[in-house]
Amino acid sequence: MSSSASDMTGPGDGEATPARLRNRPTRLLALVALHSDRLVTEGLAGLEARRWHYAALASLQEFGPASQTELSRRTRIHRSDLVAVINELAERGFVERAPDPADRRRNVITMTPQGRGHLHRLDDLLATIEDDVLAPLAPAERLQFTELLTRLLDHHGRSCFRDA
Amino acid sequence: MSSSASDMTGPGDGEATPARLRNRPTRLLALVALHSDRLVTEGLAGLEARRWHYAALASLQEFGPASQTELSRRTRIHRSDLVAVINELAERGFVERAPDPADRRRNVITMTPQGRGHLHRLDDLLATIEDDVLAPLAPAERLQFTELLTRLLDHHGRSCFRDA
DNA sequence: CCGATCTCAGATACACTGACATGC
DNA sequence: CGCATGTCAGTGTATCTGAGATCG
Repeated sequence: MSSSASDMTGPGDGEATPARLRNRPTRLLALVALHSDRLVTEGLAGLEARRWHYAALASLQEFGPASQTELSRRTRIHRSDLVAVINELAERGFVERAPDPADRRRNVITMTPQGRGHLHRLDDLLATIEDDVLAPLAPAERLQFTELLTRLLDHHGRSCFRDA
Repeated sequence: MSSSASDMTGPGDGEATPARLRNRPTRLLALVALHSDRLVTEGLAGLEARRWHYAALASLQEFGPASQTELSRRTRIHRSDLVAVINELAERGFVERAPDPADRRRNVITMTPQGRGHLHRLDDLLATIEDDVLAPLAPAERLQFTELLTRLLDHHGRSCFRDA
């Protein structure tokens, strides 16, 4: 890249000038995530869903019914925002919101069979999108990429919020 | 958690139920990037800067003066948003915005010496933050992580926008 | 008149904050 | 009373769209 470091009129400067924008991991991460998020958001929009819908439904299937606070903890969706998400999912019959008899402050959110069907469609769609996002990586590299991301998330996840 | 896979009332269901939320690369990517972005944004705020400020200044140093459209192309900052970024940087004397004599539709954005100083501070700060973000990874893993991200960005970058 | 450039206003999604009512 | 829960309203950020103005 850097041909002659003595060119003071051009882009170069006195010090070592690495290609910052292309090598900063935080920036690479932001750009790749942006692109990935865009594909996911667009794909989900085709099924009139959003990322939060998927997170809520997937969490319900994995860990079963939960109160909204519990769901919020599991999905990283803020309590406030979860309200609207549950509203939208309940309106379409994908989840049921019922008061908890044991603690009437709480609602118990339960996924319906229609919700399972919807989640299944979302899962298929996301698998396709994932395949597109990771297209340039070989299978072993995809695994390693995922593993590295998991390690990063685990490390930082424990410091700011609880496990997902 | 999942004790017996034959429990139909709990989280399990008929099909294979991998831990979707924890294994979807797109979600891992989004969460890790969210955390990274948060650290970067908070760090930069301490110097009254934003990520776009850094991107604009770094691009100016790497590739030299440019019109706003050209800068927009290089930094991925939308033309509309770049206006405010340049306003803020120019207000503090970090860049100069001058009409291009050759084409008076354009402005030529040039980094000032103060801009270089500011960029240098931002660079130091970002190096520290990067080190924090990648803390759980060994040096070789950091390189590989960056390399994988670069490959992903290159692959998708060519399809939607030009090289940075 | 068409097109590129810059600028501004608005829209959307995500994430967070604060306040409030209710029930434990 | 304090505390947890769900709800609502509002803030801020990042990104994109669309319209207008100017210049080539």
